[in-house]
Amino acid sequence: MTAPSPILQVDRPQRADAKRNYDQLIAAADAEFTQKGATASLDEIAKRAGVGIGTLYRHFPTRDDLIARVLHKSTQSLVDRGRAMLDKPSPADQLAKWIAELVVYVTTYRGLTGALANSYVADEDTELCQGCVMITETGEALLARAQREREIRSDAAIKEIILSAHAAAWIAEQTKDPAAVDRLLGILFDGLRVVEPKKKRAVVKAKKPPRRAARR
Amino acid sequence: MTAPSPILQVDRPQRADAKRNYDQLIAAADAEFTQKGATASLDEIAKRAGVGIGTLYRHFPTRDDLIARVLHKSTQSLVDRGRAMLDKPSPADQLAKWIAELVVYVTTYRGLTGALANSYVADEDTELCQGCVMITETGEALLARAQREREIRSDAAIKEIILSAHAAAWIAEQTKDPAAVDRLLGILFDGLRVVEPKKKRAVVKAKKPPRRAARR
DNA sequence: ACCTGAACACCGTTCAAGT
DNA sequence: ACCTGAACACCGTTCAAGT
Repeated sequence: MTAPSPILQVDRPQRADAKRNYDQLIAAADAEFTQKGATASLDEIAKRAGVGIGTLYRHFPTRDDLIARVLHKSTQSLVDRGRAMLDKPSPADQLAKWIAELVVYVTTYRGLTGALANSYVADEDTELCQGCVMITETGEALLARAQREREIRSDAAIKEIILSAHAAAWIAEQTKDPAAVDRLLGILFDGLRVVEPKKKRAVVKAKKPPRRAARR
Repeated sequence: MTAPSPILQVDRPQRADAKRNYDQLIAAADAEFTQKGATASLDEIAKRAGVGIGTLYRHFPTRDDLIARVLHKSTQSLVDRGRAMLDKPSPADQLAKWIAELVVYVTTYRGLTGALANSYVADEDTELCQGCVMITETGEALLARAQREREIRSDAAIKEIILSAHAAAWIAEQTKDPAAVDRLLGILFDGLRVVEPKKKRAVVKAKKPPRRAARR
């Protein structure tokens, strides 16, 4: 399942001046997003890039497109690191660690969580969605392994976990309290981990015995 | 701790026409928020109320003020119901039930979670903050009781729990999936409940007898 | 006291005109 | 092919002028 890495296709413009504008727009957007957050003025971005506003719209029809391209490398990196974790021991810890990295990712710019969570569910054919799909698949692989090893509750779904991470990041943003993320993720994973190898929290008849249970 | 009920003071205008405008603005805002969400155009609200935009600003200097007044009854009701729950059995269940009602409250209008979570942390002297403080105190009382009865982890903080509820509501909004709230709150409370009365989940050398729980 | 709405500043988006 | 920026539509906020 560990496919070759660069999957996100980016079709760049051909003409030299167009390509230059394109690159400058991305650089300007990155700077502007960093300063003003993900809702920074597009006009300002165009100005900073030394380009007409129409050119911005030509290259990036929607704000999400621009965000997606600016995040492109980070997205790829996050996915790659997640895949690498599939080979490391302690599946549940790896998942938790990757989720923590996901939180850093969605916190790159202020207000980014909103844009990402929106596109996460939009299911349209946007650039941003493409990234979300890859991230979801990576998380799914990590989760499935942790569930196979009986470390994470079998009824947990990757979508919920990822959205919870978004939520934790969103809260940290709103409250300006960076430590909130850790506390919230801590609670989340306390809820997700399998506590007892045999007994479940509710009355559940024991089916197959777990093959290699971490004896507390 | 169960204080007499109406605490939120609302100073209404005196003159007859002013009072009429005030009431019409609230009614218009309620309608408009319901239709367009909490970021509805203030201009539109003034128009619907048959009032100049300046009048709206006179009565409600900020959008949050308007929101607070529109929510006023619901806020009071939520607080009252929470206080009533203090006398009912099963503290943890009562807390969970109240949190579920909190989620309904913060979902009254689309986009409301953002406004509320912001003011939740703003700590300014706005109307909206006043409501948040009351809600926080109510939740605190419910949580303290559940902790006293050893039903909820002693290291849980009301702020995190309430913000998690906000987050769950926010996610349900973003994903347009109402069922997400229940699943997320389910995970949250699984993480919050005390699993074992004596033994804790992690390996912790018993220094003092376990009055306070260790994290992780 | 209170209301009105024109005026200002800002933003997103489109599109005719240019090279 | 691609770029430009004026033009349009919209929104929030203020304030001089009115009653």
